[in-house]
Amino acid sequence: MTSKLDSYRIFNEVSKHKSFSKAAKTLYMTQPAVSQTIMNLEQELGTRLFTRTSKGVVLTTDGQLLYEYVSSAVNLIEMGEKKLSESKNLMFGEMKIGVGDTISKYYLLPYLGEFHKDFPNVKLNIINRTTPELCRMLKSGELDIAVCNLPVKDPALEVQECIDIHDIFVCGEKYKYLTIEPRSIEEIMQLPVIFLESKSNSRQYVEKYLISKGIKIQPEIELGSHDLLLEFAKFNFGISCVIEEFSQEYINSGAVCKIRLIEGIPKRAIGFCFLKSVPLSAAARKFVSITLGK
Amino acid sequence: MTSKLDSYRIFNEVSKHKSFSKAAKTLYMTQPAVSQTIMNLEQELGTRLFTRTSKGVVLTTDGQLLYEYVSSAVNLIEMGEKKLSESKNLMFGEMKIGVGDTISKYYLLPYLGEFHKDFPNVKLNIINRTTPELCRMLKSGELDIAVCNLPVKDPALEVQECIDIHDIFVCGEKYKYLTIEPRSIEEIMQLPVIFLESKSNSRQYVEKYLISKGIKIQPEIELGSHDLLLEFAKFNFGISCVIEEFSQEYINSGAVCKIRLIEGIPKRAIGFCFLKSVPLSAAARKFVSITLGK
DNA sequence: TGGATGTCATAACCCCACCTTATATCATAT
DNA sequence: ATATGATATAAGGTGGGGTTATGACATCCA
Repeated sequence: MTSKLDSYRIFNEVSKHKSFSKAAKTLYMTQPAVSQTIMNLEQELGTRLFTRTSKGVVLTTDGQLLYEYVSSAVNLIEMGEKKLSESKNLMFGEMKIGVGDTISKYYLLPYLGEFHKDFPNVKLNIINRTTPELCRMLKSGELDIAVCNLPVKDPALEVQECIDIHDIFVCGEKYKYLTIEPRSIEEIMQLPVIFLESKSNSRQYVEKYLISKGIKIQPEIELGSHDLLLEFAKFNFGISCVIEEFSQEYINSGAVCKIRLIEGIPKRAIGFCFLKSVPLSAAARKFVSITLGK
Repeated sequence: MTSKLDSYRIFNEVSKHKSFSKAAKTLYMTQPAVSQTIMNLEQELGTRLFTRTSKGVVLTTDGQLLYEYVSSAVNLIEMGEKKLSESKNLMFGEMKIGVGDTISKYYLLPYLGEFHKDFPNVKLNIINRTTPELCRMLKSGELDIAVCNLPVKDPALEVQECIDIHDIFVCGEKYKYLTIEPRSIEEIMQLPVIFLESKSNSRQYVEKYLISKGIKIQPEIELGSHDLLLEFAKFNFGISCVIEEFSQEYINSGAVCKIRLIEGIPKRAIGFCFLKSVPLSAAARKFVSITLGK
């Protein structure tokens, strides 16, 4: 590319108006400036672009050739700027949101639904990864925002807690006797226990806590989703370690029962994470406000 | 359009290389300049376009949106410049050539053929108009070059004579006796004469000359093309006023005979005309040199 | 662990490209 | 003739966009 792109904007305007002075007006500059710019452009390209007449200018053959390309290019840029501003008004665009856990999806889903209802033209791109992976993706710009299991200690990331979650044990009818009075975790561990698969974040959190207490777990069963934990507990396969907040339906209906602990597993939280250095995109900002606003 | 187009060229390069410093190299500028330009652009557009990382930059969601448009636009401009330079090498392009007379076509045709053979990718656009109309079109930039009946006295136009032409009278077998010795025009005018239709340039030229000599013509027949003039003379419909240079075939084969005049009609010329102020396009220059070069 | 190397950001400065004003010139219309 | 409106030209000032120099980090590798 040989010339200043700016001169093409001027070239485009002159071509549209077939006049230096008219183009100058719409460009908020003076006619001599336009005149010079075009002369420079002609010199750089080594060809005459306009034929000057007493009532304006006319594109030469070369000028016409160039104009076909330039007008499209300028239109494209204008289109891009328009789309960008539309995206700022959430009339358009995309949001890449990372989600820490399959579990988080159960929590997030209604908010995502609401967001999508309000801004149907913003495409949602939901990516499921582990928390450290999400942090990496945030920092590398692959995500607009992430919903992670806290704590996240990365200094480059801003964290906005949005909900506390509690790891609890639940059981079905068969083990209901456990719920009469608080139990110790050691006691529970003697029984058949059901955990998420070991690579999951929640499993690791609980496991780490228990190890710090000197307790090693030997799950009877390992499952891949939070839903299954509840189902298996309900049908008395054992004691499931679940997140209280995501199990309300099962607990309220009596399908499973929460086992009170003498010393509960410390609560943790999930929250929004995003880069400190980058302002949130309009879409992400709106989504956060929708989620936290209720 | 809110921003300087130039910054989009830089934006494009940065996006391609995912790096300020690499883009700076290919743009032959320094990294801080790129850095500033992008920052200005981000500020003007009111959105972050890149996420900075320790090993370069990554487009944000907004940046990606914009890049789709900008990259196409920049490519279009580059394409346009390429086409333009190709057109300078006559590998591509278009030439709008005005031709003064249907007759001129017979003279020009072989040269046009040769030009087209040498530069098949240059589209030829041939426009037939009267000489004054061609001059107007030249001055208004609608033509690259014109082949006109001379003289053309317009001060804005450059004229390049290319061939003299002579208006002569020819006849067929029946009137062959006229060719034995030179005749006066008055004598010829007593016989049935055949001219081009009165709106044609050639007809007007001859008619004006004859009127200046006090001779008024009353054509027996008026025809629309030079070819027909020859055919009608050949079959003895009368004496045709034709251009000697375009009638060589008929004369050489004896199909028609030239009538020598005591005082011939002054020669006139045809020539290339083009705007003094505008350098000839590469194609037109080449075509002129092909035509005159032989 | 501690350079070495790479990234981008920041600050200060500087210069020329570009724009402005003023004027000329020409063509056309009134 | 005069007025109007087009582009061209000349001269001059200024600010934007570049430069250099430096800083702050991250990553890599020995």
